[in-house]
Amino acid sequence: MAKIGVETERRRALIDATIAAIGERRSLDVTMSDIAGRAGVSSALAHHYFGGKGDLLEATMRALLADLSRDTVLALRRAQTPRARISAVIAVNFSVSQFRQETVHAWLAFYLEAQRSAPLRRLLRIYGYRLYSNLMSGLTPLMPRTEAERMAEGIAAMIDGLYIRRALRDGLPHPGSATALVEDYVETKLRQAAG
Amino acid sequence: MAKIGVETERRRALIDATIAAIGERRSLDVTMSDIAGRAGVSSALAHHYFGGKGDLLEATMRALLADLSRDTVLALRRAQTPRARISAVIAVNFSVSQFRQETVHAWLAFYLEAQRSAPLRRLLRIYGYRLYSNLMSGLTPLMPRTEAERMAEGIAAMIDGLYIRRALRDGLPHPGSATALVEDYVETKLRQAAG
Amino acid sequence: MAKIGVETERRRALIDATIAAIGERRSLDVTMSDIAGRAGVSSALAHHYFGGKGDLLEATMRALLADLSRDTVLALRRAQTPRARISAVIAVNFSVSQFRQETVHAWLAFYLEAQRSAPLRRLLRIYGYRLYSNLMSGLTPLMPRTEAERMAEGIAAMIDGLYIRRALRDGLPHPGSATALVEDYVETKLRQAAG
Amino acid sequence: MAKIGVETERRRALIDATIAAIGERRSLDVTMSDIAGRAGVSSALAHHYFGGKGDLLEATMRALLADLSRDTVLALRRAQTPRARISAVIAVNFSVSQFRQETVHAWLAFYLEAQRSAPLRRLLRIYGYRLYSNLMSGLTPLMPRTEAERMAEGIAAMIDGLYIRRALRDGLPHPGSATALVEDYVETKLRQAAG
DNA sequence: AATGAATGAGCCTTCATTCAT
DNA sequence: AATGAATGAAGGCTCATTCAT
Repeated sequence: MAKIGVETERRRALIDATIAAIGERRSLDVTMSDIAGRAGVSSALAHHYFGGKGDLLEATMRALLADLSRDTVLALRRAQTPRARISAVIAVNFSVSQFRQETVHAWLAFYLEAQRSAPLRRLLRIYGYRLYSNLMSGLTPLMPRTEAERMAEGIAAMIDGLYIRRALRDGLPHPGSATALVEDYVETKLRQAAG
Repeated sequence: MAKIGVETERRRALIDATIAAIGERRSLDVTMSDIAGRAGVSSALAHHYFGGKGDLLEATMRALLADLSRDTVLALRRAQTPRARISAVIAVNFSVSQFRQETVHAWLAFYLEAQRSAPLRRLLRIYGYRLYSNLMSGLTPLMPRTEAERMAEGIAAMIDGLYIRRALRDGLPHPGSATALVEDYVETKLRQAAG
Repeated sequence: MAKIGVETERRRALIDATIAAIGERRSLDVTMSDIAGRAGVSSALAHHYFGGKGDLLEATMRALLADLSRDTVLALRRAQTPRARISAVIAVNFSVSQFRQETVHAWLAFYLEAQRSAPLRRLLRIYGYRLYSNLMSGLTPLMPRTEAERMAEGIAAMIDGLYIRRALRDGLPHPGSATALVEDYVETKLRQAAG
Repeated sequence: MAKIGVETERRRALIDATIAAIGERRSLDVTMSDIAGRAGVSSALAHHYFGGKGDLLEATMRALLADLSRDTVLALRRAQTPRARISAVIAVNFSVSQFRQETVHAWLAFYLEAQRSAPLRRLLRIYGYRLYSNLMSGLTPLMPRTEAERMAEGIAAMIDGLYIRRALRDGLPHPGSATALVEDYVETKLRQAAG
């Protein structure tokens, strides 16, 4: 097994440390020293590898997105029907790895920061677009396009809203109940459309 | 008629300035000097009146909550039926004054900050509870309690989620489409419950 | 006697401290902390009053220029003949207050920095122009314009060169010998022109 | 023919890179990384070869001096009379290779740095002494020693002063006009001495 | 011979906060 | 009541330098 390069290793460690720091501090207002300390390196090294705080944050957001993306692709691959695709997307967003306090806090923090940072905003746009199109790929076979669009928007809003609530009330809602809530919304709407 | 005290006037000016500053900066990361400057006073005076930055932020959040609360009370007073009460609550959250970019940004910023500040967290709890119970007062007459609870949670999540989306995509969704989305959710569920 | 404002006082103290620091360190490579320390204040205050290091340096250069300008005006006022005007300009540049090690070092340091800082460059342009036109006001009555121009340039170059030599060799040349050298140049040229 | 050692090659490349960096940055305030990068090597290698930044700067100054020295020797060799020796020395200082912006900036930067670095100061002393004695070798046959000493000092000051002016005003004075100015000084004085 | 990895020290700058007036 | 003056603490960033490989 080839040993991964030291640089790759350090970059990953720094990104993980960033997520951890944000998760614990519950805000992007973390210091480079804190992050570097968690990664077991000097803050100078963090600058050496990433250039600056902004770049490190961007890389972290990118990593978060990549994780979500990977999980989503895997989940969709296992979905055999349009209906299953919808559930897959929902499930991924509330999966254990995505719905961890730490991750949820990081997402929200990035949501806010994106309002000021163009690069972050761009990244979140990508995320929004993917979520939307993944949902649409499951919805359009089941209902008229207009209806599907509205529903995709509703589902997305619900997911985001549940993230907020998750962040605010420590521990609640559980991944399970969150999933159930969104699934119920989907189910009701589908039955209505079918009826 | 008693002239309102200078102090009251200054406090209000400082709180307004805080909201404005947060709205423009799109984050709680505003300086006392900036806020004081907008209010036309020295930063020392802001400390004199509020004690510290945290206290000023808390007072501001409280003012935001009071505004929402007042609007909600007024709207509910005009609602004649349970169904109308639900719509009233939704409408208030997407009303022109509440769904302004500035206000939305402030809400989200406070959401995040609340994770670290116990006083802010307490205030947001109150907000959450009020939203929930107001919704419940409209829902319980129309469906079983368990169903109502779940729905209240769903509506609340959707509202929060739409706030996020509003903050991210400048201008969208419109108050109108946001309202329609949530109303559609309610309507569908009610019809299902009735059917 | 009106007490001068605290701000004016502090600004002056900081500028003096800057000259002292540059003079001792013999370079513009001085720290804000060092400067502030010499002035007996915190570095934060230096920023408060001047905005940043660049601004403080610019203000200092401006003060240096103002001193030179004031001395020059006074000396010229006492000069009764064109010839005396020339000597006055030379004398001022090698006067005790201008030819102090400290001041000379500062001038040279600013000369170099001006190559990179547009504001400083602008200030030095002013200095150069004044020196030139002051010399010309003494030279043109005594010789053809072309000759006068060349001589003004020669005198100016000699003055600058003597500053360098003064900076390099601690203590030498004395103000006296420097003056004598330039005066000799002037005298020789004048005699030639007359002859 | 022995291939020149890699080390010699690298050292020369680093010194050239240092001059280039100083010339471009117009100050000694260049980083080892910048220099090393220009030379196509790692900054660690620069340390390996020179020990530290100070040593590299010293070596660079030495190289500059060697260039000037070589040019001077060549020019003096072609001078047949004392008068020609004087002109040769002047000409070299304003020759194309010496009066390049880059080189002029480097000289001035080193002038200043020499005030803090003993080794650099020593090097500049050597330069000053050589310039002086070269001038004297041309002047003493033509006038009394005291007169010659003063003139050598005047010429040297003028040359230095013209370097400053060259550095400040991009492009001016031309080598030609600079030479003419100094030559005119010399000529006037010689005629006076002769007369 | 050459380099990437890593760091400690230092600097500029910002900001909430205090205090005398 | 209100402010200007002043600061301590902290953070981001840079850079010369060292060291193992």
